[in-house]
Amino acid sequence: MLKALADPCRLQVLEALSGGERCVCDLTGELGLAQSRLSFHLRVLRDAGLLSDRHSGRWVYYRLRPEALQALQGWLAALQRHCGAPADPCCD
Amino acid sequence: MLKALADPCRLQVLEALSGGERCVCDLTGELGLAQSRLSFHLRVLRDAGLLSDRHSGRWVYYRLRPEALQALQGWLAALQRHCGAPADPCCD
DNA sequence: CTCTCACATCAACAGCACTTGATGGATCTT
DNA sequence: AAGATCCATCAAGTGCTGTTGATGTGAGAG
Repeated sequence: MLKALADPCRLQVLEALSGGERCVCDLTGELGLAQSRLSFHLRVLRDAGLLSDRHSGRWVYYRLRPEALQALQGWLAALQRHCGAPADPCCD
Repeated sequence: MLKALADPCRLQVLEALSGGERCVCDLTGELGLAQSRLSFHLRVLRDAGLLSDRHSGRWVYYRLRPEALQALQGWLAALQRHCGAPADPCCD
């Protein structure tokens, strides 16, 4: 999932979807990406659980999955919880 | 910064540091990584702003930077804020 | 049925990130 | 001063990831 986030192209997609659900042809136009390329990145994001898709006729709509984002937030919060503890003096 | 997070080896380092500050030789032992390899990943994490270091004698101590983690949390929260909006019907 | 459009997938190529082993710099010990 | 330890950096090799252009699939229009 973090690997899926680690790409500027995919970040653009997430930002675009942060405003709500969008169809692929819409994203293609807005982001100026080749169709094949966008499709590849959408798949990576979906496989990572960050996006869900909905088929309607011959169009496909994608949207963010808040559960995934919340899971990440929870993980980040846990990391911070005790990170201020001092180091045990090592190697003595 | 997200690129820095997208590596299993570096995640191990973050988890290890989530309990508090640690010195490099300590981490080397705990994670079972080659010294060169660990040093490389620590540098990536530090350059990304996720870690800060402190030199003491010939030892170096690393710790998490909560500001960086909080910034990420804020970004995730912003993404979720309006992501439930319905799609404009496109292409008609 | 046939054609077109929206999207997914494939194969080949290119580039970058990671690993490894060796070397360098700094500090401490004796 | 010499040796040892801790850590950073370098150069070379390797594998994974993203890009591109072509092809496949499924739905709608005529």
